[in-house]
This record gives sequence, C-alpha cells and structure tokens, in this order.
Amino acid sequence: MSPRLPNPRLKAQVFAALGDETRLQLVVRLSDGRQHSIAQLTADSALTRQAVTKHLLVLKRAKIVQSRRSGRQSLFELNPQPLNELQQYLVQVSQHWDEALNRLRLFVESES
Amino acid sequence: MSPRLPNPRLKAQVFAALGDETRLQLVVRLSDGRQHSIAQLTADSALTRQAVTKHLLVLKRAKIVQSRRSGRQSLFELNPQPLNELQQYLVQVSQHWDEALNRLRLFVESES
DNA sequence: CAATTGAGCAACCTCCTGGTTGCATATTAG
DNA sequence: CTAATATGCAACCAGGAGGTTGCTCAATTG
Repeated sequence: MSPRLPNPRLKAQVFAALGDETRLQLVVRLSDGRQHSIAQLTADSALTRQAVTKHLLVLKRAKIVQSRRSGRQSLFELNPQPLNELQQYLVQVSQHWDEALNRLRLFVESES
Repeated sequence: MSPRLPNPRLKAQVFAALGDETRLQLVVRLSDGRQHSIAQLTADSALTRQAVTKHLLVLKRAKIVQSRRSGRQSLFELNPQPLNELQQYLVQVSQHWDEALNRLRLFVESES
C-alpha cells in the first residue's frame, strides 16, 4: 500500500525553490496577481537588484513564476499551478499517513 | 489587501526541509505510519547511515519527524502537522492570487 | 563472554548557494 | 542629444549542505 506519488525530484525542486525566506516573500508579493519589475521587487528588499534577480530565476526554473520583457523592464508574474500541485502532493502524503494509521489501529484491535 | 500569513521564516524552513529528494523520499517512506530505525531507512538508500542520519535531523528540526530511543536503535516517525500547515499556507497564497485577479478583472471591466 | 549490530560524534572534503561588485547595454525621459 | 533608469552578465567570495571515513560506545545475540 505505498502511495502513488509523482516524481519526487521535481517536487523537491519546487519545495526547494520555496525554501528560502526571500523567495517565499517574493511569491507572497507576487500573489497580488499583478506584474512586477525587478526594480519594484528590489525596492523594499535589503538585497541588491542582482541578488533579487537570482532568486527570481530560481522561482522561474521551478515554473512558479513567469516573466516577459516590456521595454527596458522585465515583468514577473506568479503562476499558481505548481503551488496547487504541491498542495495536492501534501494532501496525498497526509492522507496516506492517516489511512495507514487507521489500518494499524484496526490490526492492533483484532489482535487483542 | 495583503494576505494574512504566518511567519515566512518558519514556513521557509519547512519548505527547505522538504526541498531535497532524499528527505522527501524519507517522508514518503515514513508516511506508512510506522516507526523506522535509522538502519531500516538506510537499507534501501545508496547513502551511508551517517548521511541518512543528517537528513533525519534536518526533518526533526523542522518538526516533520519525531524520534525516540528504544534499546540500541532510535526510531523515527512522521508528524503530519507541519505538512498540513504547509498545505494550508499554499491554499492561502493561491486563494489570495485568485481573489486579487478577480478584483483586477472587475476593475478593468468597469473602465471600459 | 564474544561477536555483532545500531547508533553517535568528529573531522574532513567538495560543491552549490546566496550574496557582492563592476561593467556593458538598451530603453526612456528631459 | 544627454542623462537617467532597468536590466544582463561575469567574476568573485564566504559559508553552508551533503556526503564520506574512522572511531567509540551501548545493546543484543549466540
């Protein structure tokens, strides 16, 4: 009864992308549904523009974020799909744990 | 209308703990609801016992896993609570994005 | 009791991450 | 046209992550 789960490497990549405070805050920031330039996202950060850029690229590699160039600025927006998939993944693991525990409980009871 | 979200640093820590393929597989393994010794968890891994131990400690620091000593072995079991909290967190971010986008859509329509 | 097994601890190594500075380039504003 | 702005790219650096080996010790097993 092992859980039917998607490629752990890909999931781990998305988890890792969210596993940094700065990047997590960027995601929250971008959850306003709008597009933001790198300069905007850097404005209230203690980091340099280049550091923020690197973080955005990590998010982009994990497909959590998309970007397009507009004039001299490049605009980033959130893509919630990977987040939803991750959420589903966590539900599955948690459910599997729940069901397994119930089976164990039944088994113990049938022993006594 | 910024999202009401818990401490991002703590959440990032949990995400980071799951952001490694080996650790994610350990979590899946432990989602069978049973307790496993380090030796058991090492058995089907290409890594050394010491490496697996380190990964387990990372999971423990994030409270995803608990351990107790039993004789000469130390037994690890899953604690699903942080996973559930993370799941809720993702729901919130996703919802916030959704609502924000709806508001933007309404605004655009009211302009035309 | 002797041998085996399970685990902890420490030192060490390599590579990646997260950050910086510096410079070049394209676009927009005055 | 010139100045200012937004970004890209590269080199560099320190520290942490992930892994190993080696050794010791406690608990089981025969």
